[in-house]
Amino acid sequence: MPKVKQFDKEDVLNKASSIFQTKGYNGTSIDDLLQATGLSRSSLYDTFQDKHTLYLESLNHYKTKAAHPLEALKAKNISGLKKIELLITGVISHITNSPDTNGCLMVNAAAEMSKQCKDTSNVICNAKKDMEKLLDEWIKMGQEEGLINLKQASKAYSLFIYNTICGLRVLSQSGADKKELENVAKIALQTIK
Amino acid sequence: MPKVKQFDKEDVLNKASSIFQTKGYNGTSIDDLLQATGLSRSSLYDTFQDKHTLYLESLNHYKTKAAHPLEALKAKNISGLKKIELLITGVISHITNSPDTNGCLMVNAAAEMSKQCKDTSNVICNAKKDMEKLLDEWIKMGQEEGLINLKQASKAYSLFIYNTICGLRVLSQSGADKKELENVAKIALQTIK
DNA sequence: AAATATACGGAATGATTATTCCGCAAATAT
DNA sequence: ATATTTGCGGAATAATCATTCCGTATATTT
Repeated sequence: MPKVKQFDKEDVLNKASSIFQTKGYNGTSIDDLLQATGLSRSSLYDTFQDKHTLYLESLNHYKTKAAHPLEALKAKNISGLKKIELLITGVISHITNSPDTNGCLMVNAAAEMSKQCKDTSNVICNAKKDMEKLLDEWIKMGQEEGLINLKQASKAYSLFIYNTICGLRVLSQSGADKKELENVAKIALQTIK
Repeated sequence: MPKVKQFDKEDVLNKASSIFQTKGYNGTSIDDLLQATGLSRSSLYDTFQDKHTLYLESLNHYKTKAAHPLEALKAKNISGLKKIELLITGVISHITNSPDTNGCLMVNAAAEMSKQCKDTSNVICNAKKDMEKLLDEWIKMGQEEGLINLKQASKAYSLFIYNTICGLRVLSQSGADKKELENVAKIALQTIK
């Protein structure tokens, strides 16, 4: 009976994530969101409740979307070390290929909102946990294959790699160029080899 | 002839930096600033022009203030490696000793404003350059002393350490506890030894 | 002590904010 | 074809925003 929605929710969330990433939560107005998504004011409120809810949905969507290439990496029949190398080079090329993009929504959300919004900090904490778990798998794999050293426990290395990636995001927002990012990545990888 | 200002500008900038750090630029209102600094509206505008100018002054003040312990470290008669170790443990204890504080103003500004405000990104870039320069000195020193390895050029290591520190800031905002931060720091330091 | 330059309290302004609501358009089900 | 359920354009609302301005209080200089 009803008229069907004339927009694709996933597409809207992609676009919403994108402005939130560029302008932050408090820097993004409803009008910004309407313009970027093409939605009408009514549709936005009917579909997403309010700005805060849309923000949380955007964060979760971003997290899910970011997980896709990780799933692809997971499925690939390569060493644990290679998976990590590809992950990091992927991060760097993502940063440098889209220079107008503003870092990583998750990192930006952590910086802007983690102490102000419990819901946001929960999403961020979960993203950290999930990523660490995945990295831990790959590092264990790499250690069993003899490609990653055993000087540190896999858990410690996974946190170290996660820290390096978070750093790369901030570093690029602080004016670092591709070569600099690659240098950092190289050293971090040398550390675990 | 004039009535003298009834507030200490440095004290005001300390308090302003603190709210900007907690709530971000766009999340901080003039009323927030008035309440936190105790200034009157007129005094704030007379002294600091407008919110944007006050923000930039707060960033610069924060940078200067953060430089003080670095100067102290610089003056200490200890190895380059030890200086770096103390710097990092200082960062970690600063993070964990003030749990209600929101990371680092410079990192937060990079995440929130770097792509939106040229003035802000300049301050951030300069902070990065200054820090790298200092780290480079200490690493060179450590390499000459034989306490830091020569596998990488000092410039590469200084960027790596800077990246690690930026990461620690984000990591703490993502829910990492002290032990986790210390683990990351330990691995980063192992890397350069 | 008087003159004056400045600090500052508080009201006023106008833009922008998020959100609600109304009414019409449109698509499906009978 | 008609009824009905929903989408959505746009006006309206009320709160909050940054900023300006005026008048009074006050401290210093002569």
